[in-house]
Amino acid sequence: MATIHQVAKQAGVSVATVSRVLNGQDSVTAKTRIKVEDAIKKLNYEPSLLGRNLRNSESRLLLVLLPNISNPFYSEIINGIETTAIALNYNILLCETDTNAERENIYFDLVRKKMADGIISMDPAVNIDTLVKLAENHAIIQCSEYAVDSGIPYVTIDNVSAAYRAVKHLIRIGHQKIALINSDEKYLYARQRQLGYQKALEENDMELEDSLIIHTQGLDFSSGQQAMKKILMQEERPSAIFAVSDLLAIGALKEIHSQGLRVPEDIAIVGFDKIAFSNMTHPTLTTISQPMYEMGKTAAEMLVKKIQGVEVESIILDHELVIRESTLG
Amino acid sequence: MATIHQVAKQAGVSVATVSRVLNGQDSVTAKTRIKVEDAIKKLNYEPSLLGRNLRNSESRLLLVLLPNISNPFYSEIINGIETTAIALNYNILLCETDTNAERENIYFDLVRKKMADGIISMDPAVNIDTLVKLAENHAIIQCSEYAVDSGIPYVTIDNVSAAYRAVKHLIRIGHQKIALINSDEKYLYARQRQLGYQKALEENDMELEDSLIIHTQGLDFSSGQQAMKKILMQEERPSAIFAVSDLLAIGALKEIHSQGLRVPEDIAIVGFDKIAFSNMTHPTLTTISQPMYEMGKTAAEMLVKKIQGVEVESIILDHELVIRESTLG
DNA sequence: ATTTGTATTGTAAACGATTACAAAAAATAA
DNA sequence: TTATTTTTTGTAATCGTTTACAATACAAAT
Repeated sequence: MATIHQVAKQAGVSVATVSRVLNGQDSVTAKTRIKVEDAIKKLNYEPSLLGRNLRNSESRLLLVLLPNISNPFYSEIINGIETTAIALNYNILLCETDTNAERENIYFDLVRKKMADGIISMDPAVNIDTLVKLAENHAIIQCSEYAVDSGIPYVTIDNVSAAYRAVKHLIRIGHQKIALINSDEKYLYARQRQLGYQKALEENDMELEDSLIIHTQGLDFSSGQQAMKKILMQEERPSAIFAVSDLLAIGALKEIHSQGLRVPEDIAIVGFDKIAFSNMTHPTLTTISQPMYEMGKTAAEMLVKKIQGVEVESIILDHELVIRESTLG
Repeated sequence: MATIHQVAKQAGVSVATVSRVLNGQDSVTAKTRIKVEDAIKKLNYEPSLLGRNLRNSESRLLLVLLPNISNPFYSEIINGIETTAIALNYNILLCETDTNAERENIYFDLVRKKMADGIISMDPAVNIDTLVKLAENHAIIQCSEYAVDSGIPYVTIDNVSAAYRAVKHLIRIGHQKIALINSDEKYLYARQRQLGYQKALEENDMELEDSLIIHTQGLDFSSGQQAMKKILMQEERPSAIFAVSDLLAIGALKEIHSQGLRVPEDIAIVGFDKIAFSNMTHPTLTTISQPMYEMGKTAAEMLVKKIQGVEVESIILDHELVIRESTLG
């Protein structure tokens, strides 16, 4: 492995000149540039990022914090982050916390120890106090899930109005008894989406029944399935379900089918996120579409700006209601 | 941000001593150790990995190459890799190539430029020549998909016998006309699984019909859906489908339902991979289970060994046939 | 030919850690 | 006490870059 010194020697110039060629500075004569380039080729030289990064005091790595990589909701966001990062000459360090504080701390340490230049946090279960403290000295952006008063910029959608629209849609097509499958209320998005649900009901003079609101532990299929089981054990079953994530909705769908009921004839369902699967279920799932790629892209752009010392403002992106088979007729 | 020099000054010792404390060397007196630890605390010092990594000529980052993060098949493998990596004090750089050579090269550059200490390649579409050349100077392990004669160690399952078992199962429950939804034959696993399919048919004196073998472009739902559409357009339809991935199988399932047919009564289906979603379809999917977590774990362990200069042998792990509703009765 | 100004190149000091080796301090032996 | 050994600490080089500043080369002007 050649170093810049060997290249300099080979080319008969100084290391400074080699560095200049490497960084495309224009103060180098064509003749010397060629000498250097020849030497580089001859020695098969690759500049070490370890040396460069130390000198520049940067890692050009962005840390992306998320609870779980297997939740497809994040896939497209990550795609947006990664594509944008690469375009800006950064790379991303994808970090699954698994809602595990110890793991989270290992990743935070990477930032404290300069191995990452900033953080995009998408983990609803993140330790917000630690995050805020970290934000004093490091660039941080919240994506999708956020803490309002943390002072840390975020990019997200309006969860209240998104949920409102979803439930409104169910009401419009005639449903009078609508259940909510929500996740844990300790998460902001859960509270916000429940607010939207309540708002829609109240606006239409429908009664808010506690028994129609189920809170799940996790965000996976089986949580949705269990929630639906609980709902179906009640004497008078609802005619529609609003689940705060597609994964939960698909689990619910599974349980409905298992009990021999039909969707949407017996029970209609609306999900949230528009993950790829939601179009592969039978019936296909009505859902709220978040601009995931754009969220990722925006978050990455904001973070890089922040790293460069530019102040950034939080951004709220648009969402969309996608009507499909699970709420037909 | 304090440096090791400031800590040394604050503690009234030399940087060497601070470094010794940092690295837990035992040649430091309790008294000085405490002085140093106090200084560290007082200055809120965090050692810079940029400095350390340059000095140690390592990044302690493992590059994980995969075609697409949204394919859930990889989720559990990644989990295995990451958990193992962290235990060994490494972190992972998750890199989606999107089957894009340019992207791939950006990631390879990270290794060439010392920003990653090794590669776990899971990308079937990887440029194998480049990979082999890179393997001359860098630690590389292939996971799941591999090139036999590349000389690069791999960890995988026996795809031929796995496919054989899947098809054998269909034959045993009485199917005489079994279609294969395969991906592109340029991939080794595709050829291997097709081999297993053929072996099972031949062993049971069943005719190999070209029209029953469909090759798809991609590995997503819609590829499976389109493949199934082609199959159902034929005059005499098969009574069972073997798809080389659950995603394809689920797409096929979707199309079968769309045409008003039932699974498994009209057509039975077997998938491959046992992704989480395969248990959420209606009916649930019979599939081949790969030991994904263990594959990831093994690959990470092999890679770290390789980085440390230890020679490693390729490993073939066990698979399992998981019989569920889609091949019942 | 000399001066002046500009364009190009080189020297050497960073960046922040680790570590071989030397030096000092402490412990043991004589 | 002094000599010897062992333990603890310090000095300074090193990892591989970038870049301020100094030095040189070259061109234009006198």
